[in-house]
Amino acid sequence: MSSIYQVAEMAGVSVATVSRVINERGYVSEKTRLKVQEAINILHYTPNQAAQSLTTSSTKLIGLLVPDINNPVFLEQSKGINDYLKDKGYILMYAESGEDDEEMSNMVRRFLSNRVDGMILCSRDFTQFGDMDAIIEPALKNNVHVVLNGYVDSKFEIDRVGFDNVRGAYLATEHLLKMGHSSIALIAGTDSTISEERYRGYREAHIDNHVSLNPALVVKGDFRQHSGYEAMLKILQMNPRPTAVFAMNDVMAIGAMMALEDHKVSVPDEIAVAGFDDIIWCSLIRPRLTSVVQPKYEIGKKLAEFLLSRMNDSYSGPGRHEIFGSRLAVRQSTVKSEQQ
Amino acid sequence: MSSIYQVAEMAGVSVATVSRVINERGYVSEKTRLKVQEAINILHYTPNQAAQSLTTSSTKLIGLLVPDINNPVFLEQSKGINDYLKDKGYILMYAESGEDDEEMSNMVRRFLSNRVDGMILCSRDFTQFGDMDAIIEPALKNNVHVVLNGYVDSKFEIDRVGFDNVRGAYLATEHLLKMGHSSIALIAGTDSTISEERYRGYREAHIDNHVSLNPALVVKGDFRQHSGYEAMLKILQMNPRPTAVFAMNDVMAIGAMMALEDHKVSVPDEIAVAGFDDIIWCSLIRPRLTSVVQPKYEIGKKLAEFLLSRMNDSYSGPGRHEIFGSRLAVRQSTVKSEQQ
DNA sequence: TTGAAAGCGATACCAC
DNA sequence: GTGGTATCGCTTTCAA
Repeated sequence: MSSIYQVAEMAGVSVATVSRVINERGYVSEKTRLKVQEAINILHYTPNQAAQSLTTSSTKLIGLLVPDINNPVFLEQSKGINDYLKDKGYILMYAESGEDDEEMSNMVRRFLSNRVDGMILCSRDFTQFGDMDAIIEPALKNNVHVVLNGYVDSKFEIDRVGFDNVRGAYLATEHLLKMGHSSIALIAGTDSTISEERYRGYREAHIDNHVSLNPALVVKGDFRQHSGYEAMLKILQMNPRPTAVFAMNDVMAIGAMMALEDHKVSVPDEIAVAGFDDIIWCSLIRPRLTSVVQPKYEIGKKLAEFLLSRMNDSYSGPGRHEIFGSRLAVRQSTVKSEQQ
Repeated sequence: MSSIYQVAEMAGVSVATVSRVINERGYVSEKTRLKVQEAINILHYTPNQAAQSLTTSSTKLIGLLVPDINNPVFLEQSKGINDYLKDKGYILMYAESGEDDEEMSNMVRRFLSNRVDGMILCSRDFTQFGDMDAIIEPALKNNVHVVLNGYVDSKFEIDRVGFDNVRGAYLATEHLLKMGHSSIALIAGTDSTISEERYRGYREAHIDNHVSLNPALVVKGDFRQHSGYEAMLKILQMNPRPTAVFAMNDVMAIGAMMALEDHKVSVPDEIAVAGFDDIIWCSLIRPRLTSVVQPKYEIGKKLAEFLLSRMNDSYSGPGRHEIFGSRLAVRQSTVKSEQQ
């Protein structure tokens, strides 16, 4: 593979000049520029990224850490990130934390060792990392910018983009209450900030609508499909049986619906189901799943935007914090046919 | 970020020695090894990939090109690839060709400019690239190994892993014929090798079962969901109306099922539907979709395995060609309740 | 068993 | 405008 030296030789100039035309920096006469350009074409020359990285200490790599690759939420979000970054020449390095705090630290270290230019960390709960700042600090110190999806206290000026989980859960719960349900089971996720927030919405909707809260209706899952299935099994045992279920995310809601199907319980007639995230599966499953719409793609884009603006120094002020709003997509899983 | 020099200095040895302990190559006394190791730990040192790449001319990057990121088939396949490669320190660079031949060439070039160590190219039809060898050659010449998912003639010794599309389509068609359908519409994909093969299976099943083939029953789609929807609309207009539909992939089959739902045509009672690929959506949708099972994850793994064995020279013989076999997953979309 | 030094391919400062 | 050259962080002979 040809190097800058061969281009220089062929064009009869120095490597410095070739470098200038490649990077469109500094003065180069039109005539030499053409000569160099031609040599580049003939040799099919493309700069060696590794060599460039070494001198510029920029790799054009972005680390992206997500909790669960199998959850379509993160896929969608990644698309937003990737679409924004790829034209700018950045490439993504994917990693999965599996919601495990040790794994998270490992991956961040690995990003650092790969000398990523920046990283985007997504977590359902940053507080679990005890001292998140300790993880972030080495990155920031080495001029590796970090943006977070989710919330965490930090002494650093760090950008975050989040989603109004409280409001989202509120909307879903309120909707169920308005549909006449007064006993709404909750399939919760793992202990985490996100679960707390979604629980708060569930709780506040009850309070505002003067419906008493029953702790016995809360069943814990782990945000994955199977746990939704299991949780629903427990809910079916309850006496009296709830007439509605709100799951803290869609994949659990779908697991729950499968359990209902297996037990021949009709949705929404016997039990109404609502989820959270509005993943593509909501429209695939029958009945279609009512869900809180999270603008995943836009969140991804915003994360990328924040990061890029930090990396190219077009912004260097205090930590920004963007919260995307919620909306509920009402579908068949919560609306009885006679109510439609 | 600390460099090898700082480690060397701290440990009181030369950089060469540090390099030896990092790479576990050459002789190092246990005593010095320990000293160096300690310095590494204290400094949280990790080798700079870019610098390593520059000397070793290996980037630990693998280029992966897929036709359509939105199709779960490729997601699943990528997982197989990634799982196999990540422990070995390789990272994937994803690119999407959108089934566009120009884009494909671009991406391959970009891989080259990023000096990937190897690349995995997936396409539904390599023949469209006119001279595929012209694309592969620069890669191979620069010691960048290439493996293909799919078939193409090549003068190079190149590894490929494929799937028995003819057999798969045969199984699905045969199943529909056996279920008593004699008029089976076909939703085809874009003109491509894969479409041809799947058509051949459809055709052969008809011949072997002495059912005449009707070209009017073939409607062309583009492998994407919407085209399946549109195709089904056309099929519904046919007179007489077919009693079964075989779509060349699942996302089109699902699009077709949505059209049927919108027009209140019951599946499988009025029209039976079968797809191809066995993506996760098949079990989500109701009725569950009968589909040809393609071992996507295993195919991905095999691709990675082939590539790795070439890269580390553990294999350098003639081009290998592995074809995975088919099996049909029969589900509700093709079996009437009274037949179950 | 260890160290000195050349070289990988680019960038950027300093002369001219 | 253009060229010479130190430098980035590492690997790898070659000597010692």
